[in-house]
Amino acid sequence: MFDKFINQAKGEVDRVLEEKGISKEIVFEEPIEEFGDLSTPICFELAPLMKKSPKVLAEELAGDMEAGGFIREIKPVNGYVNFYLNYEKLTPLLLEKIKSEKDNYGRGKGKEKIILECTSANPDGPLHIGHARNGIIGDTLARVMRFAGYDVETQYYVNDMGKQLAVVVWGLRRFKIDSKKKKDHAISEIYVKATKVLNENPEYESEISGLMKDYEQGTKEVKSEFEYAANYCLDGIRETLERIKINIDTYIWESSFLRDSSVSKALERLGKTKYLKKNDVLYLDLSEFGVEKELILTRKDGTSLYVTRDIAYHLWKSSRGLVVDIFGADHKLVSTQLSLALRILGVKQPEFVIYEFISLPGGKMSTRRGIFISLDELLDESAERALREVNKRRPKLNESLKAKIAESVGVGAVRFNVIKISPEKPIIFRWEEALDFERQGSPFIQYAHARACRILEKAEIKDSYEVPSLSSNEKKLVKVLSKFPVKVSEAAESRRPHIIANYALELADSFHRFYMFEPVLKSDKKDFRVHLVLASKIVLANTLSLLGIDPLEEM
RNA sequence: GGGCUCGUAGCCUAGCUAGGAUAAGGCGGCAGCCUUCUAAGCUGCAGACCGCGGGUUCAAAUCCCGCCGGGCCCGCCA
Repeated sequence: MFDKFINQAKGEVDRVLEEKGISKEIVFEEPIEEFGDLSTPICFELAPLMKKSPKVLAEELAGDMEAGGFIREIKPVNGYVNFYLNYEKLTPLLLEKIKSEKDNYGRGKGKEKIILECTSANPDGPLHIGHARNGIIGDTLARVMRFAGYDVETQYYVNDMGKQLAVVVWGLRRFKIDSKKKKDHAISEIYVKATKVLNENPEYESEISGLMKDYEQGTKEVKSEFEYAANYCLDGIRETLERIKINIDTYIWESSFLRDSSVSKALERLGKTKYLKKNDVLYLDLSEFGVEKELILTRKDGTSLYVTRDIAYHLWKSSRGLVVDIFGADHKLVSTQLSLALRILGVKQPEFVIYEFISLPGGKMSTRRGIFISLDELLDESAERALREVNKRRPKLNESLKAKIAESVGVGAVRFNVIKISPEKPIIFRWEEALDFERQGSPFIQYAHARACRILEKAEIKDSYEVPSLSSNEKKLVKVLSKFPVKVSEAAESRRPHIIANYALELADSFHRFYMFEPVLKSDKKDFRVHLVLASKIVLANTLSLLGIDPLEEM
């Protein structure tokens, strides 16, 4: 309902300006508390045009405006026009809306189909914390967009045609796999061992390229070896994804685009444009679009390259919906080239969410050299740490409930610590930070939800209640609750899921403060406050589910 | 060498796309709050010339230019 308040304020400014024959885009901001709930600095911009000081102008404009609807009051202060929310009016409507819509509060509908590619880690080892950033951003965005009304399908692109998998296959022929290990970790072990032998004996390199060629041609035995290796690894990866609640709708194998001849069809289509050129190889000349680096599409022997297959994959995706790709920063150039290739073919271009790398204090991670922190380790450590906290705080709880809480808190903390940081920010991973359940982290939000649940357990929810005049803590909470739908569409439209993480903190913060200062059960405003708690619980749960974090009932 | 990106208190982050009022939080530090709905909570104090220099503007953390520092990309690899 906050959006309605904004629209009413906008309408009022528009109306008054129109009377003066002015039409302008109005920008609002949320000021600090003493200046109301919404504010516009429009008069600073108009002042030179109208030849009046902003202060006088603000007074004039505010004088012509009328409060009403969700606007209680309009006040000019130092050139700003400030709007005050009518809490008496908004509060009961909002609480009823949330109570009746429940987990649909804030939901949008009727938006387009989205094909969202994320995670897509090579099947040569377990997911490490860098892949986790990709998957968590992708999964959270998928949840947010789905809630905002998009029809989202998430896809994991399996790179089965890379050299890495060939090395694994080669390694599997030489070394015995450790069947006691988690499958993706066992594959990683083979990969690291094989890489080492190959580095020491360069003469084996030809065997690798031989394997790759055989797989590309689809030689039966080799094909099943590759598929076995990739699936073996993916089994392990899937287990981890399930644990951290990253949902993949479809797994798409890179080789399938070669086998069904989409790759050659894509090359054919590109051949009909003026951009496809040939010397020893086929390549795209994108200099017209400001990309000087030509994009090479085939080897001298005519076989396709990774990008060629990726173009075919994107053509297929584009035919099914709007494409959104979650890519690491190293893919920036490729993503531009890919996008241009699609543009040349007259296909709707994909959108990219680019995130910076997570590195270790000592430098980059490397699956090949076995230098990485796996997501499994991180989740284990996090859950273990959470269990220690539960034991400390709730020693008498039964063990299975303790374990359940610890797992939810541990997974939630990992997801939250990643998603709360804007994707363009590089991260240096440090154990102390990753495992520190900071005050304003996911336990903080889960705890707010748990607190709300415990109050509701003990309270009777009456059908009717009187809305009293609100304290500032209550107002703040009501306002934050009313902003949830605005934040959802903001996060979905800008494809920036970390907006929801920030909102979650703001909401939990408002709730904890309310909890501290406004007793519910022993208050003469009890009936109202119980409803406020109910609404808070619903919105907290909705927010947590967008973040992929369990809304715990107790902890 | 060319291109992209990040730089906000001792440490970590929000705000930057659409420039506006005292730069908002957390960690760490100091001082407090549990016979009252779970203290994974709350309150107070100290701590920032928003990397540096210029420009545009009535107004710049935010836009533009230059510089410095970190990261990434520029394969007939994936």
